[in-house]
Amino acid sequence: MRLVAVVGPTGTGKSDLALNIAEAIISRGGKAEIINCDSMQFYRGMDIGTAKLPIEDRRGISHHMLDILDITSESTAAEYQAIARPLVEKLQAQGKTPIVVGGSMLYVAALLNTFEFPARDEKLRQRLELELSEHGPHALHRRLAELDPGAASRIIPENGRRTVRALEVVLITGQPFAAALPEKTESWQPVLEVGLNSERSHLVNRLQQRVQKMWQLGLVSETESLIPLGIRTGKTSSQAIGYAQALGQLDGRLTEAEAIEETARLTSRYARRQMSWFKRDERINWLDYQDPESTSKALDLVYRNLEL
RNA sequence: GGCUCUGUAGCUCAGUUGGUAGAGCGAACGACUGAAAAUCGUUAGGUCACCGGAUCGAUGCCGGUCGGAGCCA
Repeated sequence: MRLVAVVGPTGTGKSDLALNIAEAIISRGGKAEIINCDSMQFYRGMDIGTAKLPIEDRRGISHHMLDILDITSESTAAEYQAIARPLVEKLQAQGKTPIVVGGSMLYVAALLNTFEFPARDEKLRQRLELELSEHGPHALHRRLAELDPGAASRIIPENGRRTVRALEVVLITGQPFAAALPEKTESWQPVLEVGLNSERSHLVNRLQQRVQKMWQLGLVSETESLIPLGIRTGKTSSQAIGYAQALGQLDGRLTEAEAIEETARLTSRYARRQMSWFKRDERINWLDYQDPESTSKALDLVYRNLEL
């Protein structure tokens, strides 16, 4: 096994643990590099709000998949998979251990699991989305039920987004769409997964403080500087938690206190969704970030499982 | 001090011409195959401010108490 992944909800110290793991591997004569798997850290210029590790804090370890997109480009899990997998293989061929770090659930799955994305058709998608906004999700869902009853039964009629994607796939491929996660996750290749988490109430508190700090560090002015670059229109980047609220503050729609409060709220809700996804990945070795032994436990797992 | 309005779920507020209540947000839980920091579902929360009265029956009507807002002096 020559692949490590550090996953879990935001704000649990994944980046730091990944660096510790990398250093531990190096101290044993191995080589290690880090691959980011946080969908918002792809964006150039989005640093404070994504808690991106500044270069001076990277301890000389190479980081990949950071700052690879302009704020106006769309990011997708399928593209990530297409880029990250060859990267993993390349590093491994060089005798390096890639350490994947991030909390973007679908992206982690796309990289680590046997996971094939069915085709996409931008024009068809646009037509379906138009239909969704005109007729609502139920009409589309009825159509899906005719074409692919199996998929329809697994997608709640209210969920327009997923119905659109299922219809898109069925119309392009003529094949039924699974519309459900596999019972058992199949690994793309053997991987040591380490998960970081703690009691929810503690994490919520911690996230609240982290958001506070982002404001102190200047998230609002960072956001302001991204306006001319198009943060308002970026399909993916404009959805980043914190940036949307900072824009609200800049527009006078929110007071600073409201912007901070809303950001903290959305962040902890996001953390919950991350957990509800990661929970089902039985490969994950969960550690409590409050446990002072957590780092040494993680290193222990590394020493026992990896070929160094 | 006088007049008017007001007190319903953690928050913002609907509502019941008298038959013990709802929505949005939040919370807890969950789903998830090319936007996933997305999209969506389920559930739990309420002696309807308090005390008394008339009524078969009050959150709703009457009286009072306490709290909030506004106007007048």
